[in-house]
Amino acid sequence: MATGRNDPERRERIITAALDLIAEEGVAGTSHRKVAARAGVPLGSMTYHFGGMEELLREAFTRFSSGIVAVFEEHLGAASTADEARTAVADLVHHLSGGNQRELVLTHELYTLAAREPAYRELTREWMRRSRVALERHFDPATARQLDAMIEGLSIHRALETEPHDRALTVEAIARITRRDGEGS
Amino acid sequence: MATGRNDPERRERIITAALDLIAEEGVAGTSHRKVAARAGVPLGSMTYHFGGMEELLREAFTRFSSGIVAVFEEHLGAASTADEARTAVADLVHHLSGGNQRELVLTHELYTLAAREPAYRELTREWMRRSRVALERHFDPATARQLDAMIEGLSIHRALETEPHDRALTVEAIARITRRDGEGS
DNA sequence: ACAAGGAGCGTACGACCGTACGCTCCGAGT
DNA sequence: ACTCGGAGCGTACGGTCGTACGCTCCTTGT
Repeated sequence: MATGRNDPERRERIITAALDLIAEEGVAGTSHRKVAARAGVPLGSMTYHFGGMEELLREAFTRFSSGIVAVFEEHLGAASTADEARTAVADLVHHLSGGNQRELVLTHELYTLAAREPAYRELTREWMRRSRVALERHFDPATARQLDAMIEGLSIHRALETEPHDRALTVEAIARITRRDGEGS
Repeated sequence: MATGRNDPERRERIITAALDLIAEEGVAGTSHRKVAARAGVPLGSMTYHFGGMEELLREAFTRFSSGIVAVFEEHLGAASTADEARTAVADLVHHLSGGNQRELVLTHELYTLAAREPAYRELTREWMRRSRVALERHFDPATARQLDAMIEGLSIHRALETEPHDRALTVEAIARITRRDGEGS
């Protein structure tokens, strides 16, 4: 009944290394060996700590999506009025679509997996669910849903554009989605 | 100077097979051998017709994105008023996020590649550019840009949701983005 | 002090990969 | 009729992959 010595640290390091590698080379280019090398652990550790490649990927993306959602909730949680929430949303869009290659790439990798495999779709659903809950603190459910989609679309398009649209356009789109009928600009 | 006998057919079949395979198993699970088997061509054909895996992928996604944009332009081209355009956009969103697993998966695979490699980003940029041009026949540039992003977000979220939102929500989001200040519902 | 058992790893195996390369054989030029 | 060049393919090579499995050595209980 020996208890493992440095279990948690090892596992965490492996997951971090996996995410870094996926961000750089994609799920397609990720292998046990490369992850092990990057994490500085022996190859044997891979199959010891994780049931297989799939389990490693699932854990890695679980941690990734949790982290993203946490940032989202944190930003939105700090807002106490609808207007502050709108500003927070704009910040989020520009944060996600900024120079930050890593998060962008990982998000797409996750969506790609989710599009094909139900196990990963569960992750994205939880992500969306929590985003919407956070938005519903400031907006009605239908608006929250539309705004969540708008955030997604703006982030993706902005990240892929040659010359990213400026903040004014983001702010205007958010305003249009969230303003009530009859409110002028 | 023998002229090739059945060149074009072969190449096309290979590209089609590659797209089908990518849709099913992902770029990660795609190999020359599997594509060849599915296309019913010998393995040697792969390196003969294409300079390598990368060239095959690039051609496959070029054809895919062209096809998607064509559908987009066609739907929108048929609209002659802004209201018809709004309806066409709603149709598009529900078409893209419908049961159609194939297009959804391929789109995400392409975005994933685009997020990492400039060569593929060129494809998505051209896609976005043409979409916006099509939208600008009915809306001003800023609105077109926002609407394009909205379409993206709505399609993605709708496809990933457990119970996809109904058409009313899509229509409302489109209305909010495209209505002018002061227009009530 | 000693036994023992499990945490953790080194290594080897079989499968699959991309690609290079030499052969075949058909069509055209004479 | 005969040559010949290139389109097109079969095959084999070197490399990488995931994973199973047996060994080591530390920790704990006595």
